Amino acid sequence: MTYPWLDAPAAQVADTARTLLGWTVSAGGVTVRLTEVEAYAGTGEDPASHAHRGPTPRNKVMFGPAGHVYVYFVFGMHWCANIVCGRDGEAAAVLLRAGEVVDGVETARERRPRATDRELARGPARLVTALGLGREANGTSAIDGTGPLLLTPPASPVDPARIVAGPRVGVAAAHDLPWRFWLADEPSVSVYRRHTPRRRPAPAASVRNSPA
DNA sequence: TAAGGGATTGGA
DNA sequence: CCAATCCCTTAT
Repeated sequence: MTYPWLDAPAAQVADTARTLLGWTVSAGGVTVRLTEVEAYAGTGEDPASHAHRGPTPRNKVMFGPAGHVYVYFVFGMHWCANIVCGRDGEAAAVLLRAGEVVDGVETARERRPRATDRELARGPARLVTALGLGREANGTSAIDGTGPLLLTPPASPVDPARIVAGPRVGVAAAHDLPWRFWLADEPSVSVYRRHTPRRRPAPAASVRNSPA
């Protein structure tokens, strides 16, 4: 299976992200209908993108074929998943930010026991947890059935009038770029949070107390 | 080799 | 609001 719009030039990754709304992703016995996504461009085009400064061991999957899964690890504990977009060699990707669990709800509840149903996949790391994914999904295909994740077209197309755009969540750069897309009136869409700069650790006492 | 910081989340 | 927690990136 292949979807031409996934392979569209990286410059159109925002359109690709919008197209993904309403599609479902299935893994580990759970199916999620995507209600919120974010677009990230490739090298040199988007300071918030992991691929901004060129290929590295972490982001190399982004430079590979469209339709593959780019999984990354953040804050020492969370995994998040993207669908790679663009032509081969380009490095655009769409972050799967949130969705509604439409099948396998009981399995998702087991994976996130403390979550209410609307919060099972409300957030990129929550979504990955609900699907039972992790590092092993990195670099696998989401469109040919060979990997743990399978991307499937929506039963009924999304009404474009329901798509809302705004700034991406938690990014330190390119605040002004409205590359987060979500469906209006969906309870599974996550709450906007601005990037919070990390507090510096307190200076060592020996340094702080040394005479000036 | 060391240090800084992060496309987040859950709990005060 | 803040801590958790570790991997990757960048700079010595």
